[in-house]
Amino acid sequence: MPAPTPAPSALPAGSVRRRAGRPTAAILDQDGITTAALELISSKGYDGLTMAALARSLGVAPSALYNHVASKDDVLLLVEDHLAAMVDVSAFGVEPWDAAVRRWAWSYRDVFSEHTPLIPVIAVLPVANAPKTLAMYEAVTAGFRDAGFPDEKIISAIVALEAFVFGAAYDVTAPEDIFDAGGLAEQVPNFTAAVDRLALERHERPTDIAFSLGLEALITGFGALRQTASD
Amino acid sequence: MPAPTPAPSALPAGSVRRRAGRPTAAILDQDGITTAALELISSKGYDGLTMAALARSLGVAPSALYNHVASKDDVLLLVEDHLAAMVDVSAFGVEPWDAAVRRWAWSYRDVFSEHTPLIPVIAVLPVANAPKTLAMYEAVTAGFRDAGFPDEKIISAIVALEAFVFGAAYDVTAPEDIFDAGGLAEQVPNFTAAVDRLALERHERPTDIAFSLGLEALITGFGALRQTASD
DNA sequence: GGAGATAAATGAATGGCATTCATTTATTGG
DNA sequence: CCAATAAATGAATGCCATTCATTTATCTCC
Repeated sequence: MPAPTPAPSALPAGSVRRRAGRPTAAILDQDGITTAALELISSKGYDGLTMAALARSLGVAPSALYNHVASKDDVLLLVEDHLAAMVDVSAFGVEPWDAAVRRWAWSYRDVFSEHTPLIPVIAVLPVANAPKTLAMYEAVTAGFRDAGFPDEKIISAIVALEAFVFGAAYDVTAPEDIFDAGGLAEQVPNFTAAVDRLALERHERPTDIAFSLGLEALITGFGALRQTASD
Repeated sequence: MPAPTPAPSALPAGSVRRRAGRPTAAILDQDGITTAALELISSKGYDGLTMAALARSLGVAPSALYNHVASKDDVLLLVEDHLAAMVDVSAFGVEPWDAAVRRWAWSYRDVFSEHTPLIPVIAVLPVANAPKTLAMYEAVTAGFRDAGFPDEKIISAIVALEAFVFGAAYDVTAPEDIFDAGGLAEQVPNFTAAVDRLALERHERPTDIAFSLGLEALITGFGALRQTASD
């Protein structure tokens, strides 16, 4: 299956409708579908990502998509894997372990905070179906090994960090006043006091403060698992 | 609006169809909707929770639901708030802070690992609309205060813990072989080695090991924020 | 006690959704 | 060269949340 050359007319402004039957040059492939999906998401959000809209943006009938993906979830998987490649793992093997984890985790959170609807998909996704995601895990695992972590603890540590990252990605999208108790404030005095105190100190976004707090605790805690101090 | 007395016949096996118009005794209320939703979820899962199925199980037309909830998301919110009341906060103020956090976090994760489709709803949900959720926060906040945490750090610490809990709840639902790299194993040797080593030691579920690892790191790290050592 | 407002139900309708299938046409492999 | 396969169309399916007009009962206020 040769990469389809960008057909001269997949969706020309005033196009004649394509007649039924296999076209001379293939119009669709997984890369094109992924790109179109990402554009659609960024312009219309995940609500706007429908198979019909996707087909429309590719100049194709909806049913044509099913020659290249098995389902809409399959499209989400393609998008997820594309995003995994954007997560910054470049510090592993270059910077000290703690700095590398810090870079990775912040970048991971930032990438997926714009794509939280993918999280239920990723969290349960067998890595065998997502090569770029797998490559990310490989880089992180290698970084942990080089830093002296015993093999049997590495996956657990990564899973824990990832859990924190996914949860934090949701937090980024939460409305600012999520903790406003409204009329019930008097019934929850301790909570209200704490929320009020948080609201005072505001050079950083609260979501970033919480993320930093948790991440540093995890890095410190996990750092103690190393067998050598070699960086 | 008086609590509707359990009508003698909301859904009698061989019932005559109710005629249009307001019935003498109200059939629906939010509590009943919540209970029916929970039953439906536990029997058919979240895919089976549709407004039509919910109405059916309540012996009512789908449109009747909309006299009591604004939308399906509103139903999810009711379910979420019900579950929040099942999270164990009883150790706060009784046991030492670290033990209380441990109990709370494990219980929180266990409750929501069976209800991950709610996580996107909770994570972004203004607490003002969820009184039982708010009560949970109040108990946790009070526990942190009593343990000597400065007010301005409490919310951040709770948010971080919660992020970890939500992410970990997803992890519980992941398939066992999620990390099987399949045919790509040779391309990711470090990752494969670490996964293989993890697979060896198996008295506990891997998801529990990871959760414990992360939670203990967070507890230790956050414990250092306290201003006094009083428990 | 009566009237008007409000509450709670039905039933029909809407528009959108993912997905499937029969069909058509082109390419590929033996 | 022919059979199998791949890639498109277009029609159809069944489900979904939600809305609306309508009906009937209850509640509130004068």
